[in-house]
Amino acid sequence: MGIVTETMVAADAREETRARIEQAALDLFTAQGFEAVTIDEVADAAGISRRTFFRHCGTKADAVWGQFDGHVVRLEGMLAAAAADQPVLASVYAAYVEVNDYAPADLPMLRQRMRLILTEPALLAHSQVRYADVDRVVAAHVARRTGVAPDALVPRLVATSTRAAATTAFELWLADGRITLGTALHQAFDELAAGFPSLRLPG
Amino acid sequence: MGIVTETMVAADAREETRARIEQAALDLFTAQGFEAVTIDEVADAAGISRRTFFRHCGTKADAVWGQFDGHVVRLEGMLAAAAADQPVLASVYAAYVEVNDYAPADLPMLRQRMRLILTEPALLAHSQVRYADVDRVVAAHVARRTGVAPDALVPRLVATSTRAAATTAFELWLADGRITLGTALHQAFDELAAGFPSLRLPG
DNA sequence: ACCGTAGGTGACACCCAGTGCCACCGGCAA
DNA sequence: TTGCCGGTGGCACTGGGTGTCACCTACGGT
Repeated sequence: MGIVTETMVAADAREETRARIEQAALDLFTAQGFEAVTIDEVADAAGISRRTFFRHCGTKADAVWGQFDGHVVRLEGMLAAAAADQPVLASVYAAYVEVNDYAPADLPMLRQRMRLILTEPALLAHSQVRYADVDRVVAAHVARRTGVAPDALVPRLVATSTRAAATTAFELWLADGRITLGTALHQAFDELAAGFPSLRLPG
Repeated sequence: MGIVTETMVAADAREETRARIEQAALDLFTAQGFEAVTIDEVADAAGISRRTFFRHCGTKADAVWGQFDGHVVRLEGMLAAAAADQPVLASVYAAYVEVNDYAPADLPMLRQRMRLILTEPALLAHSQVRYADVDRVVAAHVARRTGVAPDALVPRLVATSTRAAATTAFELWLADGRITLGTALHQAFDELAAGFPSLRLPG
């Protein structure tokens, strides 16, 4: 029991330190640009050494991405818990909406993160690596539900295109201050799931 | 006239040097892995200096990506030349198929490139930056044809999801030695354009 | 034939991200 | 007190990428 408590405390302290570093990094990156800020400057701002920065954040990009792993795990859990009678596409849809249902207090920092990720080339590049994890999880879910291999066309395609829809929704939300993230996700998924109905309207 | 000829010759020689460097890089990366090979080794293999490598290829990743800019330009041209009475999605579909219609002689090198790009994390990351250019071109086309802003939902979504379909087709083609790249593209696009009909078959 | 120029090249110095290693310091248990 | 252990900082090193300078070569003009 004592061990558990101590472990939790240590983990919390570690989280807190990491959060402090990330906040310092986000502020500096936002103010001066991702490439223009060196790790030394971030470390100085966070009151730690350069070496400690890397121990906590791994890479410069990870300082912006933060605990994205947790998102993937949560998404995986939601997909696993999806009702079996729900259409596959609907379950992916719902999981994406739910995993991106942020508390209002978290939205400003999310905006800050996403603006950097979608603006800075180095971070945009890094996103592909993160997305690959998401795609694997979604493709595995689709494969399980449809009884085909995870690396077959449909599971892969559903994974990549739904994720494309989600990122598009993020871009829209970021560019347009009025639209809700949930609304943007719904619009994008509805459009995708129906085969782009709004393109057929004029013709 | 003389100037034009000289310029062309110089450009050709430059292309040739670049092609030689790229081939040396591809071979080394394929044999030993992207990260395990240093620029010095590539430069040595190509018979040039480290500095000259960067002058010709820009970055390590660009040595693998090669003349991708040309692809984007060609895609843009095809979209611009698409028949006005053709459905928008069909024009994007056709352009993607056409721009990826490689000569049989080019297929081995394409396989080599794509295997690296889809396998090596650093190259996968870089792909997002290249894809962004493609997406911009496609989104602009869709926006022009539908009369909405290029950064609106539908143009962006069409761009990202069709590109997702194309990359999925590439993955399939790479993993399965029997399927044609064109066939894979057709399958992916048909599935996407119809709103994933094969998911609806069982239900 | 001579000279000036421009482009390609190589060598060098530098910046910065990322890693391995070691030494230190704090707390905690025996 | 002693020994251990996790976090930390310092240091050195690798490797990608860039700026700068000197050189050399090929070409055009005189």
